[in-house]
Amino acid sequence: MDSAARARPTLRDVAQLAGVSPKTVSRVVNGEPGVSPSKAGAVERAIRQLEYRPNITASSLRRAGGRTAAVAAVLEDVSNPFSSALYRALEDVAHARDVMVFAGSVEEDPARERALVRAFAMRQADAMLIVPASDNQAYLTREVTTGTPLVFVDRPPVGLHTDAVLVDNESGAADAVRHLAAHGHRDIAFLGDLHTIATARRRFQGYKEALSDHGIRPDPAHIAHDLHTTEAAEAAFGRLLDSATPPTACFSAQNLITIGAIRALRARGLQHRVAVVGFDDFPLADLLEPAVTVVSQDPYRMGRVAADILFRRLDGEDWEPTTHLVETRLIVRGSGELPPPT
Amino acid sequence: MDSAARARPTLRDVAQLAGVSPKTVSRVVNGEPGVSPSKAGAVERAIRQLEYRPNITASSLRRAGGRTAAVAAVLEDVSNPFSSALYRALEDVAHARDVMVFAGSVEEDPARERALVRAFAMRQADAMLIVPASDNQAYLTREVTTGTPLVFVDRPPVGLHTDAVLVDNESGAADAVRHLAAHGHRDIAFLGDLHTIATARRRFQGYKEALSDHGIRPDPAHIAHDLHTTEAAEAAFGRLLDSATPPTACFSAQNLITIGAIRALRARGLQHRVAVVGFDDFPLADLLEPAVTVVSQDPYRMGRVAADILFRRLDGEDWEPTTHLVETRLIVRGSGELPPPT
DNA sequence: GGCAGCTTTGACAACGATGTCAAGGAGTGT
DNA sequence: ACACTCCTTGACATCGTTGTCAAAGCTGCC
Repeated sequence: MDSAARARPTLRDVAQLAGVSPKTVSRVVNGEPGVSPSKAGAVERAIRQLEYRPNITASSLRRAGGRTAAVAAVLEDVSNPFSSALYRALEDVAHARDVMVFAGSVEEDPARERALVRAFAMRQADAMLIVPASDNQAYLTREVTTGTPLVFVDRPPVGLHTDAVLVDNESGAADAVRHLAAHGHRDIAFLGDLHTIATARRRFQGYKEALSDHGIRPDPAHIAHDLHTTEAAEAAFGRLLDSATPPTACFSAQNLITIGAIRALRARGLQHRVAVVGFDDFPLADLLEPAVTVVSQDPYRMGRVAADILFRRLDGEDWEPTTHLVETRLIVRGSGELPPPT
Repeated sequence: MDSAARARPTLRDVAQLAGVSPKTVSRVVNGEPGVSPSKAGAVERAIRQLEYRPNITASSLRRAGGRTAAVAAVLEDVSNPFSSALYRALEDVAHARDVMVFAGSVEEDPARERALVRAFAMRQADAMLIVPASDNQAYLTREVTTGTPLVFVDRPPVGLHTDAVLVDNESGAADAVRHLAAHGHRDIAFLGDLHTIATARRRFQGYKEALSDHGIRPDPAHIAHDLHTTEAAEAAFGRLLDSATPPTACFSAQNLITIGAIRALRARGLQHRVAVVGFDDFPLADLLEPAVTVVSQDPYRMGRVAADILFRRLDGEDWEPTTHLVETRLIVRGSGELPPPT
């Protein structure tokens, strides 16, 4: 074991080597004025010689406000494209200000949401971007009153008054379903995510609304909720397709679900017969055959908007917490325009 | 402005409310023995009442070794599937130990690699997982000597002796190209990533090696390097396809490049005529038509292996730094088995 | 009652850095 | 030579927490 390694040099070590006081080193490191060129030079040499790196966690302890120059992202699953686009957007904005980003995956587990938030708070994250999974965020009241900026993304906070960046799920879903209806479909299946997720419920609302606009009564046999993985969606939609009265079209309310639906169609050779519109775009949707028509929500843009809010709050701007809606957009590619069988 | 908010409660506040000394609170918080039940009860009540959360950065300052219970990931691009699978694997292992993860995207920029490493070091990350972009990591010598575990993933460190988790790029690439040759192709194009990337060079080596095994001389006109985006790959492969003597097959050495190649084929209606094998799997590769044959590298597994190494080192285990090779696997799906035109 | 031996408790310094403030020196104007 | 300013510089306390150590309190036993 040579892990009895020598310790990282501290500001004191630099001071000693340069023959000045610690405070003078601090001044040089932080670019404060009022250090003679000769001492500044000596300090800089010592810093280079020792490869000194300031300890930010220590300095943030003392600094006003205790800023740590790190923000946190509480995401659904770092490895899914929606979350990672959010992350990337936050990182891009943070990077421009030399701020680091912590992240963690919640996976629809309310307990994990709280654990992550707690862990980030204990690490003095300056701000948090949160995609919540629990049904109540009142436990974050303390963060709000201590002035830690919070921005909720994709799903609104409950029991808390903060900024949020959302998508109009209801109208986006309704657009999708109206599009199918406009192409002559009346038997439109609904494949939805966990009903514990607020956005999933809103999308279902939009679905019902659009059907009712077209005077269609939803068929309970063609509605499947609580699909949270591609596999679950594939199995569920497969059952609908194999039933005596299969739907002629399908609105799938989330991208993994859409992929599951497409797999079910492929497995039956029905991909050119049954129309599909998905909520949420996904990579390569345009390369499938037929290419997949989707309602897109641009997670990168949502992340940018959220990150901007976050940093404006960190800069001290203040305003009444607001909900920002990011537009959805129907992207017509083929799968949503297949006509019903005559 | 109500951001003159009251400050987060500290251990002192808890002590005062509970009528004990700070040290006693510290003992309760850390589950140290030797606190009378009555005082412990009072402290716990005070903690709940104030919603006290310990400040980890402060405690790690004092604690032996200065562990911060946070590790860092220096990735290529958080939002690409390869990186985010690595991230997710690290997060899964870290989560089990209540360790948080910082991450940042390097984007093949050596300066950014150094900036990120520096930033993470300044934040006292306990360990780092690194996908390097620069051609020399000697600047990390200090971290190694101070005992910060480092694990390199996907690309080996240069100028540094540390653990690494790599893929046998050369043999993986050779497998891909041999597969094409075995299906009768002799005109096999190579589409490669930035030649500054070590893995890209190795894959090119594998390509040449496999060709020479089959007695084929590489045709310089059918080799394109330095493609780093889907768009660049699409344009470059398009030019090859439009030339007087187009290749009959293509080995694309990275997943974004593969997608670019497929787009180029699609745009020309050649996707069922020209064979493609890609390095690195990607989501939906099996749903395209033809489905895409790839050499897969399982980034999640690589991340797991790297994370295990990282935490075993953090636990104090010691061994001579080792390079772990994770197997590649040829996944036959269709695009790689198209025969050359007769 | 007195003393050893245990447990419980808190005073104090320290981690690495910075805010505050006053001391010391150089320069200016009279 | 003096009073005054301005610029450098470092001593010291402090951020929130924990390691060290000794004091205080209790028990049991002679």
